[in-house]
Amino acid sequence: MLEKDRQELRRALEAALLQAQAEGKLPAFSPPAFVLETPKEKEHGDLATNLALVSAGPARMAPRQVAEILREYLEQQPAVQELVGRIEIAGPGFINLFAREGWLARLFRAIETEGDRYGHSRADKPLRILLEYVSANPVGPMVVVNARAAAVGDCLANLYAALGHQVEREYYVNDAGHQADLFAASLNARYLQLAGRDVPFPEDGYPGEYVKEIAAEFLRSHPELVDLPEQERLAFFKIHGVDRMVELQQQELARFGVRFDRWFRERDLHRSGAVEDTLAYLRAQGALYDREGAVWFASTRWGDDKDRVVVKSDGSYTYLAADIAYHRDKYQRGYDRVIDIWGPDHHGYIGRMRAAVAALGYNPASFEVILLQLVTLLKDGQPVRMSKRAGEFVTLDELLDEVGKDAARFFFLMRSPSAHLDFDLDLARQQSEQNPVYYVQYAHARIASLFRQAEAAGVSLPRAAEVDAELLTEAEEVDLARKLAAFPEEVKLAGERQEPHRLTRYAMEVASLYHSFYAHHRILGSEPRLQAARLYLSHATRVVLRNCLTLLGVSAPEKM
RNA sequence: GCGCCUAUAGCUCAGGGGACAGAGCGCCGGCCUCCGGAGCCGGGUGCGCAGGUUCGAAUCCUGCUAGGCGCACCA
Repeated sequence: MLEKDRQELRRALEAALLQAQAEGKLPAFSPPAFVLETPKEKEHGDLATNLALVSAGPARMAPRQVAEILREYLEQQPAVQELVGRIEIAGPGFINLFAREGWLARLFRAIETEGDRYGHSRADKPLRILLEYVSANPVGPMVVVNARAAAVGDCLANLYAALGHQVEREYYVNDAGHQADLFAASLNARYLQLAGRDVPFPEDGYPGEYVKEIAAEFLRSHPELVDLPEQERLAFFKIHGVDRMVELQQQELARFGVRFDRWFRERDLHRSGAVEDTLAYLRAQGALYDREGAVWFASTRWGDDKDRVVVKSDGSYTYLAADIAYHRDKYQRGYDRVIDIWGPDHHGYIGRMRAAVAALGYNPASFEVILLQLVTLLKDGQPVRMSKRAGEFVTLDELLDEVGKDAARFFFLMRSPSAHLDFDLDLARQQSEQNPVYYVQYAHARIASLFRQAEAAGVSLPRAAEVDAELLTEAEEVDLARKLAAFPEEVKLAGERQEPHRLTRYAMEVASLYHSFYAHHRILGSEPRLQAARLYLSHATRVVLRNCLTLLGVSAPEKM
């Protein structure tokens, strides 16, 4: 059943309930929440609803009796008469709808018309959404958990856009804090050491090899820094060293196919006075107070566990102070929803940030945090220790060298964001030929190959209107077509629930159904009208696979 | 101590209060005159424990057990 049919039938169900109540066949109660979905078993129809089940309680009637009454009124609905061939009541009281003949032809026409937009939809209320993710400190390369955040954030942004929202992708660069100072000091030490000076490496510095490499670059391009006073040289590295690191991070992410609309610099917040302004605003609202030489944000008034320091007793700002200013900046830009993807170690931070949003006068419900669980990387069956401070980690670049962009992205998106992810490097490398991503891509390449064959034989893809879709009656054909019809519903669910892993699973299901169809039925060389119909089914599969993979950020190859 | 997350097949994980609990991997066995065998077909074991709510619970509630994480004038 097509997605727009589902929407219409949903309204028809609501109308049927209201009419039954108006005519006294059902008692008055407010319409309950119900689902109208594509059932798992095709014996349960093309769409199934639990409306009678959930109405039974408030109606104080037996579910099947409610279902019978609803069926009577459903049959009078124009949408039902147009789209539904048969209504069954089954099990405890499900109402199962079977599509009328002709639905598949309409599906083909929809796919032809919508093309690479098939699966997309128009939100009832299009929102301006700001999605911030990755936002790793600019003190080292992208590591695996950043890669997961990049894959998830990118996919979610794609999903929001596909649902008709206006979405912007943003990366917050913490280039003004303590970590940036440490990075500058590390760079400074390496620079001087490379210049032949015997200077100690800072105790808390970043020991990675990449620091030496960047230091070497600066020694070549700016040899004169050796003669600068220490403070000036450190200031130089804090700006230009961090900038260089950001460039390298951008290159790494670009290789991963992830790009941002904006790289927001914390540095700019301080320069523009936004932090002071924000604190002044909060002060004017009575949200700040002084205690023991520090300035506190009374976040408990907005539900936080305890009040938080924003200006330390030494006069410097806490990280939170800048972050509040940052989020104020976001809201001033006019977004309807502000969504951050954070690591699980930041969950204690949500309360204070939401309190800040509220204290700033914005609706705290519009601020949303997706907590992305960590990745455990396994190598030789052992967890790989990943610590920037110890200088041991697996970078995004290394991961891409090992498993490639498509496999990495697909793997990161196979799990729910809230689920911990085990990523066995050896397994991913050794079993790459049996990776789900290859299985899906293979289905796409296979269809592309099919059409190359067809082309060579002088057979071209027919217009959807010329296809006799009713010829597709084999189980494998019908199962595949039903799955293709469910794509827009899947996209909607994945986006609304912020669960990109639904798409990877869906892609695997489509690929599996296509492979099965392909193995059981001859396409080229069958009776011409059947051949045309099967070619169109193949084409439709190709469109859905491509659109799905595009949302995931995975390529859909013509050949492998 | 307080709070959050998790517990489903040998392993890694899906499961929107519903109709017989699924997938991938691994394991075993079949299938290549023929559109790509990176494929197809078949094979089996499971909801941590105990209560409760409900017509109906893997799903919601309570308690317990076992893991993980967080509770900074760090970022």
